[in-house]
Parts: sequence; C-alpha cells; structure tokens
Amino acid sequence: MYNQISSSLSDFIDNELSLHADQRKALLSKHKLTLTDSLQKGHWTTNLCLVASNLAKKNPRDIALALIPKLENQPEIAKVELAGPGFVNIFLTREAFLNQLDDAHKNPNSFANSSHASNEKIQIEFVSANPTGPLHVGHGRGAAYGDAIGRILQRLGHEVSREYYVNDAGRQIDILACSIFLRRFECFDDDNFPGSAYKGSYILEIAQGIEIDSTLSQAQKDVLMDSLPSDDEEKIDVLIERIKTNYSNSWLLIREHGLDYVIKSIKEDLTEFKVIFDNWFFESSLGELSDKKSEISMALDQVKKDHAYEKNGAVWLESTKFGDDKDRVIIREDGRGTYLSADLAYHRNKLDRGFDTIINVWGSDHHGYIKRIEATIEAMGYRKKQMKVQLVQFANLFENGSKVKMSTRSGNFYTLKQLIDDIGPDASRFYYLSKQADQHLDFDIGVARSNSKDNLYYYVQYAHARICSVEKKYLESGGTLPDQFNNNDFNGCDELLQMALSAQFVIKSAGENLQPHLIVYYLRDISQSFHQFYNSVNILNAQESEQNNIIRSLIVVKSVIASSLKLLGIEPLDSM
RNA sequence: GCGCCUGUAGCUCAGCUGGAUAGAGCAACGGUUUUCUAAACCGUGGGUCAGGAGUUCGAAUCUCUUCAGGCGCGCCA
Repeated sequence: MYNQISSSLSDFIDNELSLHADQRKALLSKHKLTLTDSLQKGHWTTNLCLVASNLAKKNPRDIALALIPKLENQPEIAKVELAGPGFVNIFLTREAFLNQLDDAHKNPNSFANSSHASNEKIQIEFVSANPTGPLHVGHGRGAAYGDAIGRILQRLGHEVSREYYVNDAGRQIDILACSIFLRRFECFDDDNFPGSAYKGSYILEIAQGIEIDSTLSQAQKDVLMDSLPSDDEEKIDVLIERIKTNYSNSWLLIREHGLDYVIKSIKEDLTEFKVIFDNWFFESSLGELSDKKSEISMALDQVKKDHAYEKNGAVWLESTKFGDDKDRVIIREDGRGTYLSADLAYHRNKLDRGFDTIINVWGSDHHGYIKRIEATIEAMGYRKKQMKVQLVQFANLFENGSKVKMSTRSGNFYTLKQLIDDIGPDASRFYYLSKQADQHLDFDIGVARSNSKDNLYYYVQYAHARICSVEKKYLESGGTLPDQFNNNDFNGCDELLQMALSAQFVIKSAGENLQPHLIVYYLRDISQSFHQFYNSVNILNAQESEQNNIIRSLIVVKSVIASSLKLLGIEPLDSM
C-alpha cells in the first residue's frame, strides 16, 4: 500500500504541480508518507501539501483539493481528509488495511520503499578489545550494539560480515606477557607488583597453567629487578626489555600462551553472549615494517609516495591535506610503526576486500581519532564515506543505586561474564540497547535482576508470553488458529494492528541510522498497547465472530514482538 | 584554548533528516482479580523542552550565542 500511495503522490507532483526541476527534486525528497499514530487520522498521512505550498507558492488547502480526488479514485482508499494545517489523511477500506498485514506477514523481508535501497556488502568491526584480559561490561555494550546492527542490516537485505580486530602486536601484549612472567617466577610480592602490570586473578591462573621447567634463582631475580626506574611506565618497559633479552625462550612461550588463553576466554564470553564473529583479524598478520614485502610496509609505501614527509627523523603523514587537525607520525624516530600505521594498513586491507561500507564501532574516547583515520583513508585513495564510525559510550554499572567500580589494571572489575551469569545474556542485551549508543548509559543490575514492574525487559517478554498463553488456551478449548482476517468483523484490534504495521518502518529507520534503541522503544510501545488491549477484552470468552480477528491480530503482534526481539539478539519467552 | 557530545516531568530517558494537543517508565496518590499469567491495567497530580536571539506558514527539532556538565586533543593504544 505504501508503494502504491507513494507512486500516486509522485505522479501528482509530476503532473499537477508545475514545478522547476530543482523544486520537484526538493519536494520529492522532503515530503513524507507515514503511518498515522492514531486511526482517527486515518491509516496513512502525508505532509505533501504543506511542503509543496512553500515551493509552489500556493495555499496548501488548494493543493490538497487537487490531490484528494486523485487518491479517492483508488478502490483501496475509502476516504481522504484534509486535516490540521494541511495534512492529507488517507483512510483505507478495511479490506485494504488488513491486506497490508497479510502482505507483511507473507514477506517479512520486503520493506516499504525497498526499491530505493540497494543491497550492500557491509562489514562491522566491533568489540576489538585488546586481548590483555577478560571483557568487562563496557565491552559488552559494544558487543550488543555491533551484533544488533548486524542483525538489523541483514534483515534489511544487506550482506553483513562481523569482524574482531585483535591488537596482538603492540606494547599491551608485552605488558601482558611481562605480568604473567613476573607472576610465574614470583618476582614481586603483591604489595610491590609494578603499577603498570596487569594484576587480575586471571594472570595468576595463566601463570600457573604454563609448563616451564626452569626456575629463577634469587640472584637472577635480583639482577632482573636491580635499580628499576621509579616511574611505573618506564619500569615496565625496562622489565620487558630485560626479560626479552635474557629469557627469550620463556618469554616467547609465555607471550603466546597468554595471548591464546585470553583470546580463547574472550571468544567463550562472546559466544555465551550470542555474539559470533565471522572473522578474527590479527594485527600481527599485517607483518613487520622490517619486511619490505609485508602488508604494512606496502600500505605505508603507498601513502609515502605522495602524502608523507620526513621531519625530526620520523615519517609524517600529511593528514592535514585531508581535513585532519595536524599531521601524524606513521614511522617513529626509532623506525618502529605507530598505532596509526597498523590501522592504516588494516583499513586498506578491509577496503580492498570489497565492502561497500565498513562500520567501525569504537569506544567514544576514540572520537578524536575519526578525522585521522578518515584522512588516512583518503590519502590511500579511497572515499571516506565508505567508512562509518559509530561511537559507543561507556556503560556505568549501578547496583542498588551505587556505582560499581571498574578499573582494568588493578584487575578488580565487573566482567561481562559476571553480568551474563547474573542477569542472563538477553536481559543484558536489552538494557545495553535501551539507549542511543553514543550516550552515557546507567545500567542498574538490581533492576535488571528484579521481578518488579520497573523491569522493562520483562514487561516486553510478558506481552509475548501472554499471547502464547492465550493461544495455547484457545487451542485447548478447540479453536483453530485463523490464517486470515474477516473483513467485516470485529475491529477492536485495529489500533494494535496499525502499530504492528509500523514495525517495518521502525526497523528500517533503526538500520539506516544504526540505532537499535529505536526497536527497544518500539517494543515497549507495542507491548503496552497489547497489555491495554488484553485488559480491556476477554479474549477467550469473546463472541465467536469476534474471536477470529482477535486471535489473528494476536498472532500478528506476537510475530512482530518475536522478530523485533530477535533483531536485538534476544529470544522471546513463551512462558514466564 | 580547539574539537566532539549532552542539557526535555522529582528520577532515568524517548521524540531531534521541522509538522497536528510535548511522550514513556519509575517515584507519589487513588482504584481494578468469582473470568484468559496483577511481572498487568485504569485514574490523578507533575513541563519557561537550560537561557536568549534568528530562520519558517509552523521550532524540543535547524542556525547563532550565553550558561552548565562529559569526553578527546602523544613519535600511547
């Protein structure tokens, strides 16, 4: 119906309004055809006449008077009204209204207006936490978000690939290995353990799980720990150097073992969270700068040709030429690469894989990095529009009103796994997605865990479970589930059905704007409408003539709730 | 100092590609169960959409500005 009315409006614009080409274009892009928020305004409404009145310098009412007969001609349209300042409200025949639902049900993936949307190959890179420890609740938000976006975009017909970028090459991993080494050979007692090393209990666990024959004598330990710098950062770097040099075999073993262990545990946590990646991309696979044929060397060579220069012994990317605030070092004075140089090669790799769009889900503390990477992409000859960056703010965790403290280095933090064990993956995902990603989220686990009425997650699930229950009872009493509406019968569900129809537009918008929270709010609204309906009508004791349409409506609502929940990675509950 | 984000009911937030009376949950108060799951529903109270100016037929929404808060500005990752 949307497409049909929409094309009538386009015909009207082309044939009845004498507009210049640019005016016509403006009108086509600015006018809207939307489902109404209440059936008192009909089923569909358009602001076409209001927008056109500006462009055509005509009274909106006059334009409407010309438009209305064109619409009323159509057999599916019962009535057209001019309302408010110039809205045109379209009332469908009951049959046409109900047919829309059958159509939506038959083709859940065919979206209104889908002719304009081309199916793209989209890659989403998310989580990508450094493999130096377990995922914490902040990572969980990115995981829930990226995965939901993936599901929504897939539903809209795109081909989606989920990727985790593993920073397995940098200093962070050296610190991880160093921390494990120090624990394994008991170099420090707890009070003197270096401040920059990782102290979580998992470090001890890894250390104890490694099979190494050798031990360190007290004399060896003394040499290792002799006259260390007092600064925490310098201290750890010196330790790393000494261990690498003097205990290279143990070092390599520990480094590899530690990395494997942490990555494995991250994968396990994500699996439990129902987030499955199609690809794990290792930074180390880009190779070394010292290898002239490595991917990272080739990527750097490419930008060095035209967009880089040497200064103070370092190589600088002329990123200011592409909108960055300042130029950036890509090769340090000492010849090592920077974080940006690896990222540059990584983005080149991604774009060369043929994705139409790559979406980077980053922690919002990286927002200053966006211009830099955009500049890098352009310097390599790609279009920066191919990349979208979606920032995810940290989630503050509360319990009974007080903030749960989190600090990574100290090792004392609330992990994603704890959260999942505590309230389950589905409730976690629901609350993670309940607010726009790039804004602060206060997440109260007390509420999420509770059976009380302020738990929105259960409010939605309860709506679904209630419908399942009614259906079951209806079948037990000898009813059969109807597969179509009776056009002339009970219309008490029509408002509910109108809202069910809007699901496809909500999902479309959630996908286009990368905002899964729109679906959360939609779920809340349709659940509320259902609960209201449920309390106002005795379904199982309704007259037989009414029951067909009621049950049919509930089937539609149930399926809309279930499919919306699934887009968020949440399994609908059949009973509670 | 520069850049990005935020400011909507007592609290937590929707609504922001301009549109019809500004919404929801919680909290407060008062109701609803011989009947399908009361984790529900109904009702009442509660708002200068931070302040100001501008654009527009029309602004919570766009522009400018002031105030308040958060974050980012490394040859860190």
